[in-house]
Amino acid sequence: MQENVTEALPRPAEQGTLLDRVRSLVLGGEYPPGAPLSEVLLAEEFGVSRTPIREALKQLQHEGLVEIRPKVGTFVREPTRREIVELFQLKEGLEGLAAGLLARRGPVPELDVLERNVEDSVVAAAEQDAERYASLVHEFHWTIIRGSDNRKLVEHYDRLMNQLAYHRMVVRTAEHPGRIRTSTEEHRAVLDMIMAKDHFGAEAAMRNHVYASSRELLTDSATAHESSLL
Amino acid sequence: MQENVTEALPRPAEQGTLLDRVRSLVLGGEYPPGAPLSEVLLAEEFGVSRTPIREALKQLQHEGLVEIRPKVGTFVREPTRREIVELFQLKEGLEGLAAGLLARRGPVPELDVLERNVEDSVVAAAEQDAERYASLVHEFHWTIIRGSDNRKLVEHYDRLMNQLAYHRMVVRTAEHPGRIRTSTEEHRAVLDMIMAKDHFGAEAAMRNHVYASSRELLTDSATAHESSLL
DNA sequence: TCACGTTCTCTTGCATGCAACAGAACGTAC
DNA sequence: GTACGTTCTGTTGCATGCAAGAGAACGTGA
Repeated sequence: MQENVTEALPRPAEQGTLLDRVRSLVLGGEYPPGAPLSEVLLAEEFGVSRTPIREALKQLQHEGLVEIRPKVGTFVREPTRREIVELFQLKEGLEGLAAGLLARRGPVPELDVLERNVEDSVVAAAEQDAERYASLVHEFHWTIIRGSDNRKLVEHYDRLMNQLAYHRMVVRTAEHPGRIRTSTEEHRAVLDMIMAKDHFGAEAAMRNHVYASSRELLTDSATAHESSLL
Repeated sequence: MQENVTEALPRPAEQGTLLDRVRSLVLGGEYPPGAPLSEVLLAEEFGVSRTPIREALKQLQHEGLVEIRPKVGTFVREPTRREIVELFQLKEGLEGLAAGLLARRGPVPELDVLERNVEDSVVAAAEQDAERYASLVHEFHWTIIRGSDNRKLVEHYDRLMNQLAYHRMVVRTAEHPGRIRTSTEEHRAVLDMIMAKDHFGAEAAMRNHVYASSRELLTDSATAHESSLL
C-alpha cells in the first residue's frame, strides 16, 4: 500500500541527487511524522553505504525536515503549529517581495505565463477541476518567485516550502469552492498590479493574497486535525 | 602569521560545534576567496578525522560559503556582485518584515533595548567611536530580527547574513561620518514607528533604512575593490 | 619553441569496522 | 505489584582504507 503510492507517482524521487531522493522520500509522506529513519535501512534501500545517507540526513536536519537524536536515531520531524504560522509569515514576506521585484522589471515572459495562468484558472475553477486548479496555483506562485529574478530569494523560498510541504496541506484550498473564486480574483489583482508596474501595489496585493490563503489553511487544519498540529 | 591571527583573537572558533568552528574559520578571512580547504589539513587542524570535516564542509556548501568541486577540492566561495545585490534585497525584505512584526507586538523588552541602543548610538557617533558604533548597529538590527518573535525568520536571516558577512563589509559604514548621522536618524525613525505600533510605517522605515545602507555599501565596494566584487 | 601524450600526485567519494551510548527488556528483591 | 539494578540490542559517531578521477608535471617528438 505504502509502496504503491511511490509506484503510482511518476517517480520524481528516482531522479536527481541522493539528497533529493531522500528528501522526496520524507516529503512523500510514506514515513509519518515521528517515524524513524534508520541509516542502515535507507542505505540498503538506495543501494549505497551509510556514509552518503548520513550526509543527506544531516542536510535534511538543517533544512528542518528530520530530527537527529544523537546515539538514538533519526526521525521525521513534525513542525509545530507555531512553526507553521512563522513559515506562513515568511512566505507572505518573500512572495510579496518577489511580486514587487517582478513588477519593477520590464515586460518579461513571466507576464505572459501569468496571464495565461489566470485565464486557465478561471476555466479550471468553472469546471471544478480541483487538481488542475491546484497545479495552476502552484505555477502562479512559483512563476512570481522566479520572476523576481533573484536566485537567493528562490533558494530561501524553496527551503521554506519544503518545510511547509508536509502533509500535502498545499492542495487543500482546492476543496473549497468559495475560496477558489476569491483566490482567483486575488491572483487577478496581483497580476493587474504587476502589469501596471505598480510594485508597491503588487507587493500589497500579493501579501494580502498569501495572508488570506494561509489563514484559510491554518483555520482548516486547526479544525481538521487539530491534534497533529497543535 | 596566519596562525598568529587565530591566536590573537578571543578564539570564538574554539567554542561550539565543529560546524560552527569551521564556519568561523571560513568567515574569519584567514582563507581568502578561492583558497582551497583540504579535508585532511582541516582534519589535522581540528584533531578529528576526515568524516566529520566532510559533513561540515558539505553543510557550508549548502549555506553557500564554500564550493566543492568533485574530485578536485573544496574552496572558499566568493559571492558574485549579483549575489550580493540579491542578498541585500532579501535583507531588506526580511528586516522590514521583522520590524512590522515587532511593531504589532505589545510592549516588549526589546523596545527598551532599542531605545537605549539609539541613545548610545548618538553618543558613539559624537565621540567618533567607530567600533562601538558598528557594534550598536549590529545590535539594533539583530534586536529587531529577534524581536519579530519568529524563529524561522531568525534562521533565514542568519543564513543570509553569513553569506553577506564576507570581507567584513559590515563595518564599513562606520568610516563615513555623514552616513553615520543619517543612519542614526533612520534608526530613530524606525524605532518611533515601532513604538507607535505603526507596523506599516515601521516596515517602510526599516526597508528604507536597509536600502539606503546597502546602496552605500554597494557603491562603496564597487569603487573600492571593484575587481574582487564585479 | 610548441604540441601532445603519459605519468604521477593530490584530491574527494564511498565502504567498512569498531566503539560509545541510549533506551528497552528483563530479571530480582522486596 | 512495584521499584530497581543489570543485561542486551539497536542506533549513531567517527576513524580508516581503498578506489576513482582531475589536473599538474613531465618528457618526447617535431
